[in-house]
Formats: sequence, C-alpha cells, structure tokens
Amino acid sequence: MDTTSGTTAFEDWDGSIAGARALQAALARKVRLEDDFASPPRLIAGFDVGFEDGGETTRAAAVLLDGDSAELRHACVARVPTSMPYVPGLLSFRELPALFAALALLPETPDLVFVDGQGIAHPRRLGIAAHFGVVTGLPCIGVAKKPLVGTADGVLGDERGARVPLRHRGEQIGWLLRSKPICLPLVVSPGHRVSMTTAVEMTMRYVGRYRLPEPTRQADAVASRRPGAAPVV
DNA sequence: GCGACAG
DNA sequence: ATCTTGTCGC
Repeated sequence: MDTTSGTTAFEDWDGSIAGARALQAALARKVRLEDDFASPPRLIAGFDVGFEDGGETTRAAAVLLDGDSAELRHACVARVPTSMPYVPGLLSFRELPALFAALALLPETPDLVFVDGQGIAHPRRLGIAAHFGVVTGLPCIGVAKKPLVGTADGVLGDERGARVPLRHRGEQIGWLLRSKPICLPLVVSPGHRVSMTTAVEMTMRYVGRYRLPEPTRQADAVASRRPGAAPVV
C-alpha cells in the first residue's frame, strides 16, 4: 500500500458526505470478526491523533510495545495537512491519512493494533479502527473514551474488569469496559480480524495502572505532546 | 421536527 | 480534538 499520498483509503470516494457513508457501508462488509493474529502477540501497536496550528496540521502518533511485557519499543510521529473537518460518524476520513503516514514510519509490523476510537461500534459498523484494519489488513481493536452509538445491555459493575455488552439495532457492537475502578468505562469493539470476546480480553491484558490500555495510553501521550511522553524517534 | 454526536 | 488552574480524593 502506498502510504505517502494520504488518500489511499479513499480512491473510490467522490468526496461527498453521502459518498463517504456509502464507502463505509461497503468496507464494513469486508470486516472480519474471527481471531486471526499471532497469539500471544509478540509485538503490539497503539495509534492516536492530535492537532497543531489550530487544527491545520494533523499529527499522528504510532508506538510499538512488547506484546509480553508491554514495554515501549518505539515511538514515531507523522504530520499531514488536515483535509477534512470533524463530522460525527466520519472521523476516519479526517484522521486516517495521518495514521497511514505514521504506520509507514514504523520499523516493524505489529501483530495486533489498538486504535483510539471505535471499531465496529459505529452507525455503519466502520469506525476508524475498523476502517484502518480493513485498509491495512492488520488485526485491530478500537478503544474509545465514549460511545458514538448504542446502549448498555445491563448494569455495569464497579470492579476493575467489569463489562457489559453495548448493543445497537439488536446486535452487540462492542463492550462498555470498566478498565479501572471509579473511572468512566471505555468503549471497546473489534476493528478487524479480532473477535468480540478477544477484543475485551486483549484490552484488559494491556491495562496497567491507568484507565487506557498501554498501547493507546502511550500513543495518546505522544500525540497530545504530554510531558513524560515517550521520546519520538 | 428535535436531539445526539468517536476525535 | 483544543483552549486552560486549581482542586478534591480513590
């Protein structure tokens, strides 16, 4: 895949909002929800996006962590001109170009990827994590801080690891996961080549002492330029 | 028609 | 997402 143009994922897109929704519906059919990745993963990755210049520049962070120890192995940042405004439901059209640029900077291909945002927990089942997975072919999991659509199927427990299905139009599209006591639950959903059950289990597997799982937390720190973030190479 | 709405 | 200080408490 050519990750330099920044438009690779949208070759069939006519540029319209209706066209974007149609493309999502078509790509959603290519999402695979069966586990299909090296398990246990040897190398995992985290992706997140931030902005500069009042939004004119999109900054994407990609980090690589050891799949066993969760130790940080690599961190990089890519910058691309922002090409679209934020439209609820069409986030991937705004942020994917930067994510592809960041992916191209990684020295190795991860076995499993965590993206900040929804997987299939989306109106047309193609949140940014699912879109990224289908286009790159990489196993992906979406970890969002709040839901876009869907309602909790039951009452979420207070203890660490408690989870409840997130449903939409009669089907489970993800989970509400209490990764840490007292904190608001995370919204976890499969993106591509990962099952519903494995999506939550892998997420909890990499949750340390913070609300976000390490891959996403590290990428978030780099993308948001927080002090203490991993030095970018 | 009204309200909601990942980042 | 981003703009921003202090403050309360598991």
